[in-house]
Amino acid sequence: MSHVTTSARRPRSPRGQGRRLRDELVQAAARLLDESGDPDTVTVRGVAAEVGVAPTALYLHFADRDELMVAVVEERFTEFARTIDAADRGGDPLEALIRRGEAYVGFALAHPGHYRALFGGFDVSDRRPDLADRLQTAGAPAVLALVDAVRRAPDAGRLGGEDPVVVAVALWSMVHGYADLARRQGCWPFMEDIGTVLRAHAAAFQNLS
Amino acid sequence: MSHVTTSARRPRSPRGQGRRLRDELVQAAARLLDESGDPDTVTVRGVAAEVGVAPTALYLHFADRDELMVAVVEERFTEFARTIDAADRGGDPLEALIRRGEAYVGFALAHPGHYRALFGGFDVSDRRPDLADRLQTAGAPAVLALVDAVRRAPDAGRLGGEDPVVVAVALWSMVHGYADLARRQGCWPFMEDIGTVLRAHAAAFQNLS
DNA sequence: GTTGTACATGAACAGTGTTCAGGCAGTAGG
DNA sequence: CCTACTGCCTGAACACTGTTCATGTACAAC
Repeated sequence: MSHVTTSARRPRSPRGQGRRLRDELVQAAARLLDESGDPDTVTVRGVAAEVGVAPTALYLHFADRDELMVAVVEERFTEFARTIDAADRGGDPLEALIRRGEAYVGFALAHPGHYRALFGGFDVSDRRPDLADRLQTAGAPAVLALVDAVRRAPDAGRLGGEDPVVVAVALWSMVHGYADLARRQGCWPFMEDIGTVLRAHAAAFQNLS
Repeated sequence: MSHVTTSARRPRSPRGQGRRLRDELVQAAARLLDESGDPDTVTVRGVAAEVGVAPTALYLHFADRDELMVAVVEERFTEFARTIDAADRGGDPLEALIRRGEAYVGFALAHPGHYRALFGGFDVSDRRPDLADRLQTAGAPAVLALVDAVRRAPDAGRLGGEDPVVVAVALWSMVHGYADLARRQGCWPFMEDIGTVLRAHAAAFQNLS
């Protein structure tokens, strides 16, 4: 696949700089993930070849392929949260929520590989509670930021009973589900763009106040 | 693993009954998919062993592993649609929509393997437009039934602008996203149950009329 | 220098999807 | 009856995957 032109053999790192390889592996994995769009296609041998190192060198810094992927997720989650937050700078709180949703889906469609690694859940939960914990703590800030944005909306209380968490879960489910369904547009041709969908709901909400 | 106890070698089918093996393979694949909950773990060798046949015998009836999975999806989609429709027998249209959503998520959580095969989209779209077409035509009735249920709701027009398709996409995205996020509960502990989420939205909708 | 160890490699194992040549058995034509 | 055909199925093998183990290499300290 993609015939990764086994880049020139990387020069050996000096004594204390072993962690450099770790970073290069994470970056290479993230790059391949972004190119392919499918976490399953980013392979140990592919990542190693991209860095210019033997496949086994990966196991000096990661116990598993899973652990490498979790490292990638931890790194990409910060950029994901930054992208969402950048779309929500003040203004009408309800409109800000919509812009957050558009940015959310925009990220998911622009970087499907990264998004699927973040929220696609490559089933690491079984037998690896440590990795599941790392995934949760990595993603928590992004989720909490959404709950906060909901809480700032004046009509939040009326949008979904009393609990802003319920509203946040509803919106999160909607954008995540939309992003996941829209990924393969060929299958479901009648998907409107997410802005239309969100604005329709927002219109319903605004009629409430 | 599951150590599939290579069942006794299946007796050879008589002359014209070759299609029997095809059906047995689909059923075995569906069974393994339901047990594991992960489409990736249903393997050609595993399915063949479950039926009691050599792995290569599968290629007499399916060009790919993908084609086998599509056959499973086509079969399970009918039961999925039947489950959803069974939850929507008359009554208040809005409450019927909520019951459809609960049944949707119920199916997804009760049979995660089947659900993921149906809507998880095991990335068959590239290079195989024929399989993508079969997936779309298999799933279309279920989607159209949802659009119809939305259209029957008296306030549908006000729920999402004028287009019931927009409302359907919003609800579909929400239940699909919820089902996908709730699958790994360990990661996101604060997911309310889908009934609460849907009813919160329904309350907002009912306030409109 | 010698030695120790951090950094890295090559060969190999079990698993995956898939291909290909071959064989077995029952049925149709002579 | 008997030959030959063909539908049903198998075994060995290839390329790929994640992972382990024994090996090696080169730098840094003593």
